[in-house]
Amino acid sequence: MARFQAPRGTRDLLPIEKTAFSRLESIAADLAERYGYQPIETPLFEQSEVFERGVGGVTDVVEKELFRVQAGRGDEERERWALRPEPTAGIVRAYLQHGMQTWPQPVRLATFGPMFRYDRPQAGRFRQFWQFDVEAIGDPGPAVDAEIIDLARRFYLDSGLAEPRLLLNSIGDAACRPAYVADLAAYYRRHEARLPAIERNRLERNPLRLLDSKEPVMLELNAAAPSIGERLCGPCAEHFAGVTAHLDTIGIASTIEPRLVRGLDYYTRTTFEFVPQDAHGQQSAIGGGGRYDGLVELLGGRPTPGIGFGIGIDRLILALTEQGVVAPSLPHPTAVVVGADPSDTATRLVIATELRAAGVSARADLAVRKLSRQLEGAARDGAHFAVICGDELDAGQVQLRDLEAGTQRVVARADLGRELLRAAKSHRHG
RNA sequence: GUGGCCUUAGCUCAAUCGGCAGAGCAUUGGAAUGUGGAUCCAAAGGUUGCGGGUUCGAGGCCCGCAGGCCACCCCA
Repeated sequence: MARFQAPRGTRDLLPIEKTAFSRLESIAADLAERYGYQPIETPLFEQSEVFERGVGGVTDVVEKELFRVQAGRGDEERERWALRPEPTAGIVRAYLQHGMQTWPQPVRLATFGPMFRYDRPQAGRFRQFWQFDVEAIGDPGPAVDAEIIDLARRFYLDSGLAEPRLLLNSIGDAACRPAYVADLAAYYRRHEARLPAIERNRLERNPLRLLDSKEPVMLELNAAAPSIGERLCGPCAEHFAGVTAHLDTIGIASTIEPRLVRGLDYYTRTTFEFVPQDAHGQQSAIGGGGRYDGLVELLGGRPTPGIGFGIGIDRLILALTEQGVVAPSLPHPTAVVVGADPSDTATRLVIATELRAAGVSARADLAVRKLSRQLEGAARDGAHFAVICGDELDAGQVQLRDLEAGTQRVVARADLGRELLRAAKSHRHG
């Protein structure tokens, strides 16, 4: 056992895993650009208040899971910082700080990076996890909700995932949700004697969460509980109808899930979540989001609507693995430069440098070991070619060996770069 | 934060009732001094997660801690 280990809930992305991550990051960047979402990157930490106000002070994410940062000597810093548990609050902070209200609305932004929550780790749940995140700030209409959902779905499909299930709900707004929550709480209080202890606690903190309970007694109670769908105010109901209509128009199927309650305070109206078709286990949500029409105001701006989603990259990779989507292979050099004289590492280095200058992906075998070992290393590295340096170099030539075909020929050192570029190109196309 | 199961070499796992810590794969070297993923031989690799206890003797039993997994909680 190594003396030092990655902190609990974090992990090292080894080359094969980092390659899979990079592939998804690249797909995300392409997709954002194709949809007209501009890249942005905000700090990994913010003043704690950004999250306390934005995400909500009584949420678990802020109350229990915030990674608070201790910096400097403590006494000289009046500000308190925290690692970001989610990307939206920081992006909205940037929106206000840089006056994006004066940009054409909505402002469409996309980012990709790590988030931090001090949670108890589990499969699919980490203290540092990655999200691909997209936000559209400044458009109140239901069409942009559909656009965002379409973008999210497209990302899953482009990554190779089978069509995921879309769970959709509306949780109302400041006009209708408080009354609904009060009715809901009153309903449960009438049955308080039957509530398990944990549910009584939830009743005080967040009555909406009772709808999502896994307690057997609750299934019966929930069936008779008032439903948000029939309590939406006129504008919210109209908005939700607009979202489903737009989704229908662009051919995206969804499941209305009245119990879909999200854990961050800033959500209003539309909330949604994606789950893999073959989902099992509790950490099954591979992404979710919703509308946050009150968030900009919470952070000190004029009332401004917004909507966004975050996709959990770690969980998406788990889902892809379960579905048998092949992981991308490690990158490998086109050529490895080996030599007949084990100790002559300098010649190998020079030839490899020439090849790189010519644009060829090449590495030299720099170990002092005999030729057969060098060739073995080249083959195991997945290189297509080995460049063998020997006595032929006196005549300005090397052996160019095709490791896949098992053939080789003599090539002039001066032509080597061109030859390899041409061969690598035809190999890719063939 | 709560409960359950687990932790032996880089990886996957053995080790009878408490009695000399092992194998396969991977790594390195040799067989083979200028020709590769095969084969054979060998080497190297360990505070058995950490700390304490019981015992003549602990990888195996007891206690604590850490980490992983599972469920809860929460969420991506």
